[in-house]
Amino acid sequence: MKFAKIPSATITRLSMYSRTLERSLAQNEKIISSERLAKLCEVNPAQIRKDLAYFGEFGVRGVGYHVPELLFEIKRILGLNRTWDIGIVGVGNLGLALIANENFLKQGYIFRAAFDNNPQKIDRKLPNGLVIHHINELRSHCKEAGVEIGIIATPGIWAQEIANRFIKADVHAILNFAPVPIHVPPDAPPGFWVENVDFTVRLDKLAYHLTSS
Amino acid sequence: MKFAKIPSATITRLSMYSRTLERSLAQNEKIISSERLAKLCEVNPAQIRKDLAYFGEFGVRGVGYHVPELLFEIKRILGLNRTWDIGIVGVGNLGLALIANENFLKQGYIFRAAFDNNPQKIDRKLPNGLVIHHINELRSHCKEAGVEIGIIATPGIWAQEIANRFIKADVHAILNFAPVPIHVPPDAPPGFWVENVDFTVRLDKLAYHLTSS
DNA sequence: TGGTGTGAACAACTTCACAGCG
DNA sequence: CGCTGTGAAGTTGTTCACACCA
Repeated sequence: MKFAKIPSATITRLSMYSRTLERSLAQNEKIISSERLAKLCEVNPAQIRKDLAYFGEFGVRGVGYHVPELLFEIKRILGLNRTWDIGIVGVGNLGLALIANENFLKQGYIFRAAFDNNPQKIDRKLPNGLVIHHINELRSHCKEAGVEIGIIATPGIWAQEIANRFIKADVHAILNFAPVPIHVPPDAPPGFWVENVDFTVRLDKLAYHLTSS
Repeated sequence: MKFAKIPSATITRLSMYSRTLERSLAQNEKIISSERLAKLCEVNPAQIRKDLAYFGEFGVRGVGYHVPELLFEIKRILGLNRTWDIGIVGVGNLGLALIANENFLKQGYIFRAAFDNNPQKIDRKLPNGLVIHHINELRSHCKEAGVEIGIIATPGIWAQEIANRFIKADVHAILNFAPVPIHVPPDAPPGFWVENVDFTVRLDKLAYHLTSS
């Protein structure tokens, strides 16, 4: 396929395909059709073929897709054929849960630095061996640890300030769990990216559907 | 405005507007224009006006929107002018973090029941006073506590089974944090709704953008 | 034969531009 | 006058339908 702008939703789906293919692989499925994968992911089969077509031709006509090969290609497309170094700010309940989340590690996301502003927590050692540092030392420790993706798990008030500090520390991507959207400052480097994860939005959607049906 | 199908994205944004308006209110802003609210939420002003137009006319031409009034209306639309009773399965790191999350409580989401399958955890009391029950007792305790929304914070393997049990317990909405999408079974009641929250997808998006830029 | 790859039709959502009104 | 409310235009994303090929 020719060059085209890739829909953001396509990337989201590729990530889902990858997770689903890992399960298929674990069950020793060798070949999968777009129809079967579509059913597992609850999307339209044509959608899957189109999503993949943005990046190449990975299937065999009349047969389907070779599972290990397709998984490999999708992970390569997403940049998951390597590990990623993560730094996190806010070692409260949520922060601890994220650090302990083994799915992240399985996908190659490795926590390399943790920060908080609570003096009681500074210098404490986490189960994974990481030592909590004060946010004032974010820049130096992030640079030293080669942090590439920053996670914000602080109260909303701090989120933007932490984001600015991550930017100064050469961190080019942020996953924000605070319930306040991060604004990308004008001086952010090109290619800087933020994903805002707001649980409350999802609960609100459920409340809406329960209310209006 | 006439009857029209309301985009799912509109509901997502209404939830964001609500959060933003709460902050404006806390800062004693009385009036807000679609332009200003748009800037705070990083959306197009016309988008805001259109989103609101699905539900009525809440502004004053030449002036803007009265903040407390608009907030009230949006919360009413979303069904947040009341409290919602929540049940959660999986009291691990993530589950505990969700239960302790004060944003939920602030929005009117109240945890009424907690379940796990780890015998060590059964009958233990949580900081908020809730006692952890075995998932075999999900149905009776959910009914007794009037649980309306179920949260799944278990490993992926259990997610679908738990969802099925929630359905049997008359729970009509599920927020699923397991990295496996919940399939809505054919025998689910009409109006049943699922939201799948998958952190890994969001990290994968960041990895993709860092890789291809 | 059967499932992929893809142009074309379709559907959904967003933005524009301006009428309408306080 | 200024900002909302909204039809129309524009843009983006999804699904169809079938050519193509192992």
